[in-house]
Amino acid sequence: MSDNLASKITDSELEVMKLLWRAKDALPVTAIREQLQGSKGWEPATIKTLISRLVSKGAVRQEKRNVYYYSPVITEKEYSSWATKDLITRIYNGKASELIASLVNSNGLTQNDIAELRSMFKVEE
Amino acid sequence: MSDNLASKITDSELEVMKLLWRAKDALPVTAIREQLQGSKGWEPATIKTLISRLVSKGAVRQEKRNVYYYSPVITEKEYSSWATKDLITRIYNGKASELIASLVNSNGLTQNDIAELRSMFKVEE
DNA sequence: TTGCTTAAGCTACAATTGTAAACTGCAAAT
DNA sequence: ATTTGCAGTTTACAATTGTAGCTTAAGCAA
Repeated sequence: MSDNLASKITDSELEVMKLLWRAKDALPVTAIREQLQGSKGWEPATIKTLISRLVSKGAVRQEKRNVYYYSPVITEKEYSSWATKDLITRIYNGKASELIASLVNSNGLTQNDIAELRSMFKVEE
Repeated sequence: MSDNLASKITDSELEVMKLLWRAKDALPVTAIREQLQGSKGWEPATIKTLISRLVSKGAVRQEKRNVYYYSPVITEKEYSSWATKDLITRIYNGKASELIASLVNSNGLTQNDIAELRSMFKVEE
C-alpha cells in the first residue's frame, strides 16, 4: 500500500472504512449512514463528505447501480499492517522488537494477551 | 500521560521532541536550531514555532537562564507507549495480541524478533 | 404529472498543522 | 551611547480535517 493511500486515511474516515471492511458486499450510502448516524452521531452530510474523500483518495471504490455502492479498495489487513509499520518507523527506529519491548515494559499486555502470545510463539513451524 | 499531551504532538513537533529526548540536559534554541536546520531544512522561525507549540501543549518545559532552555516534560517511553496503545485502540480492537499477530502475518518481524519473542513468552512467571 | 424525498455534488467554515515572515526588545560589540 | 543581531512573540497563510449546509436532479408516491 503506497504512502499515498493509507497515510491519508484520517480518524473520521477510518470509521467509514471499518464499516465497509465489516460489510461483506458493497454498501449504498443509506446503509452506511444508518450505522454511523447512530454510533457516531454524524449528520448525513458529514458521512457523505467522508465517503467522497475516501473515494478521491482511492481508498474506496464506487460502482453505479440504481445508486452508488461503496466498497473498500484497500483491505483492513493492508491498512493495519501499514499503520503498524508506520508507527515502528516513526517512533521505534524501525525495529519491531522495540515496539514489543515497549508493550511488555509498559504493561500494555493483559494476562489474556500474554496467554495468546504464548501459544502463538510456542513451538510451531 | 493524558490524552491532552501526547495525542497532540504532531509529526513535525515530534522531531523536536526526539532531539530533546536525546539531549541529556535542557537546550537553548540555538542548539535545537543547529541540529534541525541541517537535518530538516527548517527555517529558524519554523523551529521556534514548533518549540512554542510544544511548550503551550505542556510537552516541553522552558527555564529562564540567560536565555530560555528547553527540556521535555513527557519522556520518550511515555510517549511511545502512549502512541502504541493509541494504535491498538484505534485499529486492533484494543487487543495488543492482534497487533502482534498482524506483525507476524505481514512479515513485519525479522527472524531475530521472532526468536526474542519466543524466549520472551516461553516459560516465565 | 407534479411535487416530495433524497442521492450526489458543491460550498462552507473553524481548528489544526506545516511552514515561515514581521516585529520587538535586550545584550553584546564597536 | 549606538548599532546590530538574535531570542522571544505575534501574525500569516495554505493545506488538511472535522463537521455540515445548500443545490440540483432524478426516482417514487399521490
